[in-house]
Amino acid sequence: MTKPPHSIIDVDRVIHEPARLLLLTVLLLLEEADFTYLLRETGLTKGNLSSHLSKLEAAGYVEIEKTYKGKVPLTLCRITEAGRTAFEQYRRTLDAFVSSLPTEKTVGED
Amino acid sequence: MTKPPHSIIDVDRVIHEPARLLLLTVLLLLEEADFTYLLRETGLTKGNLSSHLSKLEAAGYVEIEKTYKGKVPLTLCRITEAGRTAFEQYRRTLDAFVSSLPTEKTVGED
DNA sequence: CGCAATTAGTTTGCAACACAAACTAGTTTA
DNA sequence: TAAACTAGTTTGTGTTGCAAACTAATTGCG
Repeated sequence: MTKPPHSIIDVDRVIHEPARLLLLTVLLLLEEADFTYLLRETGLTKGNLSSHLSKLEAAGYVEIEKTYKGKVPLTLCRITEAGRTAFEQYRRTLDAFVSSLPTEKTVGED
Repeated sequence: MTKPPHSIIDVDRVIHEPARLLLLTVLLLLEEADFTYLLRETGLTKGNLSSHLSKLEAAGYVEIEKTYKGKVPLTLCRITEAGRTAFEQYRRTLDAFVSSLPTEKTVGED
């Protein structure tokens, strides 16, 4: 197993992508969210939201349920257990990496 | 300005790439390192190290000096002030993001 | 000497990716 | 019934990250 600074190399790229990182963070807090909500919440375009969700679904990190609200399509998204686990692993890697960094110099004070 | 979870979207992609993140971390600690050292230290292939260094150089985050050690080529790499600044900015964004995450549930305890 | 092997890197080829724009399907409004 | 809106997918394109191939010079070694 690689140690803190180096372990960053093997980080899960599906999660590391900023748009998906944000999506997973939102889903982690909400349990369930629909497409339109995620659209507003993340600021992604519809196209990008769609493809990032597909990617997360393909990885098994979210499940997507297509239903209707009345006559209007409603796409519901939920994080899966695998998604939760992968996210926690990612977070641990990131935490370890950040912790391994030299302490930041205070700006302007010497 | 975007707040913690969302600011991750605008993170500096040059730095966000794991291989470059590791490279910058090494250079931050060492001030100067040669190609062969970075090769061993990061575990990257020569081709990838070369192109990641070029990318960092193009961004103005490292300077690369090609010299000789006796008759053998020696490529020296140093992080620039811009690189240091960009890295600190990146670290702040990452710190804020990590801090904004809900606290991790302890595994196996209910 | 001559030639294989090593060192130090760069270039090339390619599949995957992120993003925006265009498109589709259906619904509501006028 | 046509225009406009909603909800989402597909397509097109430039960029990327990686590995493999290549270059150029130096160093064994018989």
